[in-house]
Amino acid sequence: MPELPEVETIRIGLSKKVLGLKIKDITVLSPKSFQGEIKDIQGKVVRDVFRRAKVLGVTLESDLTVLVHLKMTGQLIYQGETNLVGGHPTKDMVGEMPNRSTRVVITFSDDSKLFFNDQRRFGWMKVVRSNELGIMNNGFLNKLGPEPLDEEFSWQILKEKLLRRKTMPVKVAIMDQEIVSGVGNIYAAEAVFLAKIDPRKKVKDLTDQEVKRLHQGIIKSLQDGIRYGGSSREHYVNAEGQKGDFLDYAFVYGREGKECKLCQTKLLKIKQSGRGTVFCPLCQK
DNA sequence: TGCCCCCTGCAG
DNA sequence: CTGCAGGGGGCA
Repeated sequence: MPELPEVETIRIGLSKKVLGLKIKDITVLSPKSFQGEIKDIQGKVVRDVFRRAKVLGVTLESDLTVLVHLKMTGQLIYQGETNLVGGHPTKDMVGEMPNRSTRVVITFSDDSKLFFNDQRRFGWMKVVRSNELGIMNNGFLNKLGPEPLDEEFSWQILKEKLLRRKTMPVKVAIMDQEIVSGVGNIYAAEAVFLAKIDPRKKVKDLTDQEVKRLHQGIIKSLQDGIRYGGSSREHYVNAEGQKGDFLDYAFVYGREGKECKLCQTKLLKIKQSGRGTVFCPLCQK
């Protein structure tokens, strides 16, 4: 899925489009992808769009929130008059929608639409009461680790969280949403590269200096991800259907077999917890 | 803490 | 055909 930078980019884009719009109707094309009562949110006005970790929340009036998790292949694409040039989609937009991956369509009272596409159907939308957010999903939302781009996220907090995962390889550990939230496979690989740490190194073997570098690496990689509009390996597009450019600037992700941008050594790819990890055997110790 | 699984489609 | 893909829940 989209990781923190992609979800944040969607949040920013959606905020500019849907605040104040009233939901007219909802079409659920894949029951698995939508949990909740459609009629509960019909006629409700959108008040806010927020993000926690990789979860997006659309706050409606009357104490209702629509939570969205895009998992691996989810897309949230808004189409209204402002997205069209001369009545035709701009060149960056995905094709006609709904398409074969469209799972839910929300139509607003001005007839603009929000499409939830998700090829693999891992993602979901669910309607919850806003005042129950903290206790949803067995406490999923409040079990999440700190937001890495918040002021309060310090290297000491990262160290404290990491200590609970003694033998876990560092790159796997920072993808654990209870340690730090929002980091996924792309930015985890980039963060350990920036920190010059071998992704296989066990958490308990990290020095304070390494934790400090890791802390900075996480923040830097996520900020760059947002700056370049996210990573579009395959599916990710922003709320207007446009791809992100971060992978053009990535040091390691997707670059196995190519030269390290810093030392020209050939980058290696290994598997950790079932996920691919690319790293530089010379820069990362 | 590690493995299997959810599901779909693409590249090799 | 096999393996792989921005995630993470459930289970031993």
